[in-house]
Amino acid sequence: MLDRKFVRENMAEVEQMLANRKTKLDLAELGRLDEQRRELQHKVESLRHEQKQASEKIAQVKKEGGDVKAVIQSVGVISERIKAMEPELKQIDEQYDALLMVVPNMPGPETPVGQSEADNVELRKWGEPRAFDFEVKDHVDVGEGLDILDMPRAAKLSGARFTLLKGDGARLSRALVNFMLETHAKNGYREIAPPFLVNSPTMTGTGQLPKFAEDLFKVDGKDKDLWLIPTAEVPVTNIFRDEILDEGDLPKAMCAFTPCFRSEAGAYGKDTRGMIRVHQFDKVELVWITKPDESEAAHERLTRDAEGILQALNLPYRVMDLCTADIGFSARRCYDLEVWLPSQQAYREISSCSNCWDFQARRAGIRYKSKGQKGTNFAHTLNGSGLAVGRTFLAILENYQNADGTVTIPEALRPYMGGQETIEPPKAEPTVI
RNA sequence: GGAGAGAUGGCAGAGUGGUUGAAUGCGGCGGUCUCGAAAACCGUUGUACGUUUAUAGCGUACCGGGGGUUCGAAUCCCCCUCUCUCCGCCA
Repeated sequence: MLDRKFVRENMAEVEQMLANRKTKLDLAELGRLDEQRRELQHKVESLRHEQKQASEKIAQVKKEGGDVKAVIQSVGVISERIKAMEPELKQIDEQYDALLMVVPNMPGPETPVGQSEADNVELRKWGEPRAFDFEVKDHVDVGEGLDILDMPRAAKLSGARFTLLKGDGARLSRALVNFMLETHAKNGYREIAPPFLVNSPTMTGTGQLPKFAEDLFKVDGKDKDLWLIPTAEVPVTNIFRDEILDEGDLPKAMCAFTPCFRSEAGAYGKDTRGMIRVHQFDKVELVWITKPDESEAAHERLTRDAEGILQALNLPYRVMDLCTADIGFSARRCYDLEVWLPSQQAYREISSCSNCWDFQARRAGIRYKSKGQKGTNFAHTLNGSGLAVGRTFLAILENYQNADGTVTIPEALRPYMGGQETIEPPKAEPTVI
């Protein structure tokens, strides 16, 4: 959420931002409502002031044993007027808030202005894509060949866009999670195990609601409605919702492993094969809460920490600086990490590292207080995948596949796989007796 | 699921419907004292919105959340949420 005052005083800038983001919105209406709201609020408040003073007088006169009938009657008129105005004020207030809540964040001056994802800027590239001397298979063929990935049965269980990992596949996925969490812990991140179902205020705090409800899965309970998290960013960032932190408590660096649930509405026909785009995937997320003057450094740090995982796994990738047309709703600046996929001969997103500035903090009421300073400040929030486990898994199957159909396990993961070095087709099932 | 208790400022804890943004204690901050510290003593101590050049003043709101009664609600009524205790169920 943008600051009301900022919007009021910088309409042209906000207008330009919306154009850069290719977002259409009725800003004039927002301005009108804001003006109406202030005008009406002023009227109501001065009436309340009158009423308050008269009420105090009643108390005083009554105490002295005087007759208060006439005064009460005259105050009653004021009260009636206030009551008549209140619903309108409330309505305007709600309308204004509803509009402000769907205004995206202002990209920073460093964020490239662009027309589409084609205008994203490559910042750096790491690793050399491997030269294969055989025909590469995609992760589905590799995984199903080893019987560690079973898309048809996933579809039987749940439908399209679900995965079923088996044997060493499930194990490799678990090893990835452990490897990532252990690495981040070493780098100073505090591990969080949050709820996977959250309420609406939580979804609103990070910006998923109200605008992107159709991207989410909702759980209709008997007496409570909850949403499945699309990323751990949601519960972890909201840990400090409506709290005033001490300056000394910042920055906070947290990591969390969770499954993520996304409806992928509007992605029909996109990445339909395999586990690239699915309704449920695992992810290890990095979240920072910082003071304003720390967030840019934290953004670089967070991105490097995510890159560290790819480097440790020796997966080639590049870092993209997302342009205004491609950057997320809550982000001021965003770096995407894209991993090399041999089957597609392309780099594909595996992490998205965003500096949300004070945008989420304002929505969620995440503030901090400095010593000797009056008032509070909004913190800055950042998040990034470190990494998407499903996509890391498939990147390993593709980049580490061998001509005989087996997959070499990256060295960094071997300690988490009992020293195992390759994934081979399963041996015979154990006998019962 | 059944029965009961509760939710007040950073914490603890008062609060007969009328100068209550809210006693008191602790904590925090500033000061006196001290070579320094502790103790003691004195002072101070929330958030948001509006107005304003102003983190000054002034105004309004906020005692879990939302409605209602009233000239006036932390205090009375209704609904919701959460916490705690006991019973039942359960990984």
